[in-house]
Amino acid sequence: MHEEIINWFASHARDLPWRDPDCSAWGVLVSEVMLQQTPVTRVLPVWKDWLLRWPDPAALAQSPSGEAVRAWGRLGYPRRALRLHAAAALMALEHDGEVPGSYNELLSLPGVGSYTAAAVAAFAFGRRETVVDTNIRRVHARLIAGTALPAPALNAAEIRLAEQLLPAEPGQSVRWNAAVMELGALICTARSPKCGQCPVREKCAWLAAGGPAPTYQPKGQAWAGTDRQVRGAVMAVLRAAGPGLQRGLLFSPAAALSAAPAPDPAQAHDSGASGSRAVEASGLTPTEPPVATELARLYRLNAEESQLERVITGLLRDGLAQATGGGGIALPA
DNA sequence: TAGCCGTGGGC
DNA sequence: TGCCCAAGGCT
Repeated sequence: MHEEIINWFASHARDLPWRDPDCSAWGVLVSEVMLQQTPVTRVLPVWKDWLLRWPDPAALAQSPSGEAVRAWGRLGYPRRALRLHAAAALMALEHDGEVPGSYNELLSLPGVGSYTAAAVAAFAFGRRETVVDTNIRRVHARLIAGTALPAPALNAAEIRLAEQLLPAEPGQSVRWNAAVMELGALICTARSPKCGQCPVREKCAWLAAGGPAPTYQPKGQAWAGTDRQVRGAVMAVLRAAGPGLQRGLLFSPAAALSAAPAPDPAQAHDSGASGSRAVEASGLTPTEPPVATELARLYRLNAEESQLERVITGLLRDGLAQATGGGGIALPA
C-alpha cells in the first residue's frame, strides 16, 4: 500500500512551487497558512507575490500588519494574515529571523496549529511527523476504516492510525505524508472520488464494502444574511480604504444607494468611478473608486445597524480594523 | 467541544 | 440555482 501510493505520487504529483527543493522554509510556512481552508488555485498567485515582496520573516515583520492584510487579498479568513505577520515578528525576535524546525517551536507560533506545525516540520525540514489533514483523514477513513467520510471531528483514534501508518524512515515518511494528502486532493475527493484512477482501489475497504453512504449529514454553514457575510463585506471596504475611513460611510443608506454600481453588466466597468463620484456628492467623505465599489457591495446586503455594530466590534476585537487603518470606525458618528 | 471565522469555483 | 467544500486554528 505504501509503495503503491508513493509511486503514484512520484508520477502524478502537481508541480507546486512550495514543493520545489529550493523553496525556503518560510515559503513552505506561508503556503501552509494560505492553504488552510483555501484551494490551491486561489493561493498560487498570492503566494508568489507574497514571497517576492517578503522573502523572509524579517522582511514581513518590518512591514505594517495592514500591508499583510491587504496583500492577503480575497483569500478569506483575513485573521490568518494578521497571525502570519505576528508569527514573522516573533521569528524575527526570538528565532534569529528563521523559521524554527521543530514541531513544538512551530506550534508556538500564532496561526500555527497541530496540522501546520507537523506539515512544516515534515515538508520544510524533512522530519518524521504525523501529518493529519482533511485529505489524509478522508483517505484513511475509506482505505482503512471503510467509511465514506472521517468522523465529524478529529479524534485520538485517527491520530493513532496515522502514527501506525507512518513509515519509520524519515525521508519515506515525508513522501508518505505528501502522497496521501495528494491522493485525497486529486483522486479520493470528498464529492465524487475517481476510484477508477486510484492506485490502491484493490485494497480499499470502502470500495470492498460497496461504497456505503456517509452515516451522518455534514452540516453546512449558513451564509446569506449572516455576520460572516457582512464581516467579509466590511473587510473588503477596510482593505480598499486607506487610514481614516469614516464610520458614517459604513452606516449611511444615502451613500449606499448613490454608490451602487449600475445593475447593467455592460456598464459595470464604470461602476467604481461613478460610485466614487456619488459618494463624494453625498458629502460624507472623499473616497477612492475601489472603496465605493466595496461600499456598494456592503450596502446591497441590507444589514441592520445592530448587525453592523456587532461586526465592527468583532473586527476591532480581532485587530483587523486597526491593522487596516480603520480603527476610527469605533468612534461615534 | 462546538461554533465561529471568508471566499469563490465546481457540481 | 443553490449547495458543498477547500493543506485549520482558536476559544
